[in-house]
Amino acid sequence: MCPISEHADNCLLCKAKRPGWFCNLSPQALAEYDAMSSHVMLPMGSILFTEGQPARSVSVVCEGRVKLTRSSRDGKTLLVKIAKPGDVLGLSAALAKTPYEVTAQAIEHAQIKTFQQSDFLHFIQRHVEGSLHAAESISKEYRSVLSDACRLALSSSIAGRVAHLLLELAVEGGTDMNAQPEIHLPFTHEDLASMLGSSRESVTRVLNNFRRTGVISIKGTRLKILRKDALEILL
Amino acid sequence: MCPISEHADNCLLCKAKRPGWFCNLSPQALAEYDAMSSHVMLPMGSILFTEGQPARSVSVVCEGRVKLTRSSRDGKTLLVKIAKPGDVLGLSAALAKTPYEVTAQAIEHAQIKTFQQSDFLHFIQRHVEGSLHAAESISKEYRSVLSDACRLALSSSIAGRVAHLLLELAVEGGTDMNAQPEIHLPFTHEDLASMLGSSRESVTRVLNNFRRTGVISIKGTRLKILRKDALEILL
DNA sequence: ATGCAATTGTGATGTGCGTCACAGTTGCAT
DNA sequence: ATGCAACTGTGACGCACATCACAATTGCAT
Repeated sequence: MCPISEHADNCLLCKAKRPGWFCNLSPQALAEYDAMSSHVMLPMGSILFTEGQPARSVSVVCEGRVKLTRSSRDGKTLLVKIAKPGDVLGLSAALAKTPYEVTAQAIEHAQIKTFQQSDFLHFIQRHVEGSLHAAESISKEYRSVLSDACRLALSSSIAGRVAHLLLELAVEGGTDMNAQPEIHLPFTHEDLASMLGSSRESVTRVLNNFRRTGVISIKGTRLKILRKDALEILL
Repeated sequence: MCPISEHADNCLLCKAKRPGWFCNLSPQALAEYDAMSSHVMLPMGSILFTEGQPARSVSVVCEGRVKLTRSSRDGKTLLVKIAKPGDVLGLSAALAKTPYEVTAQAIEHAQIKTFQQSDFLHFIQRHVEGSLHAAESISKEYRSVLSDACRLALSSSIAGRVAHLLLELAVEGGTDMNAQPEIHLPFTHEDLASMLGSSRESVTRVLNNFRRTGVISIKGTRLKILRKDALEILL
């Protein structure tokens, strides 16, 4: 049973540990919501949608991670976000009634719950709670992308951008920022470079520099920030 | 009289030529909306709010332009957007219930319509049309900032970024893209540099280069794109 | 006109980092 | 074990651009 409202325990949103998304609806709205959704499996590597495509669906990630990217003509790619369970895909396209603005690719075996865009829009037109959730969601996306833009524009040095990103990931990760936060970094240097608008080699060098100077430590996919202050002065 | 719904002609939103924002509401909702708003004059240069401040209001620009910026510790500034009549300020802060994420400063004598944040939130909780409008608005902001981020991350050369920005401004300006679009450019090179994460001198050089090679022409604040193709290959 | 501030133009200089090239490493599949 | 692919590490090199310094132009106030 979902801890928030009283619907059955087959709600993948609740299993997804981020029940905020349309789970605390009135039972009646919830029933409607469940009825119009369909459940889709995405094998690893499969592409859910591509930037520029007309948007026809809205989806919620239930399991696995989905990479959102945007590419330029000459093959460079910006990694916009790694969507995790509870994140919504295709929302801004639906609300602004425009084509998808990013490409979504499952980087793990993933499960999603999807809605026909028209059904979704119709739903939020009839349930304020729904449209408020939607508005709140993209607000957060907006802020996150704005931070990205600032990182790209304002930290001139690559070291600064890496520092900024690490601190942001640490806050987001929710570990205690006053101690030495530990981050789960499921990214290759290539990925990081793609988030930072930089090159793989530069990221490698900066990270090693940080490690050698005792600012961070890395064990496999766990990264620990040893000297937060050192990162902060680089911003 | 507002051409869209039947409220009195003192609606500054309608005068603001962007009546989409909460003007096509039911007459009853509209009355409520008008009642809770207050009208504020902003002298040129005055600051409406500052990044990091707790957000207490939502405003709609009626006249004049408002500069939205975000700064880094060392004094660099990213120009996020120039808000024009019809644009909304403080919306994402209200919806995400977070502090203001940018600083808003009137760069001309401006008039705005403002709401207490709590009033505004209460209003959209009771009127779906309102929350849908809100959702649509930040969706557009989101897409715009995403484009900015891409420009910053993907176009390695400054020339590429300038080209990208000019084309974007041209599309936004709504002139015929098949001919030679003319853009109103009310920005100093300093402003442009601040949007592009670059330096004033570089912008000057690129712009002059474009001019000398017959790609653009500039007369005062009007810029005409003579060879769109030349700009496009720089992306 | 005349002065002053803001904006724009342009050279010279140094450097950060993108790019290329290749060498280690890791980890997964069989 | 063994091979292969993906990832990481590191040197060398060159150039685009930030920075500095100052000159020229514009525009606005009086």
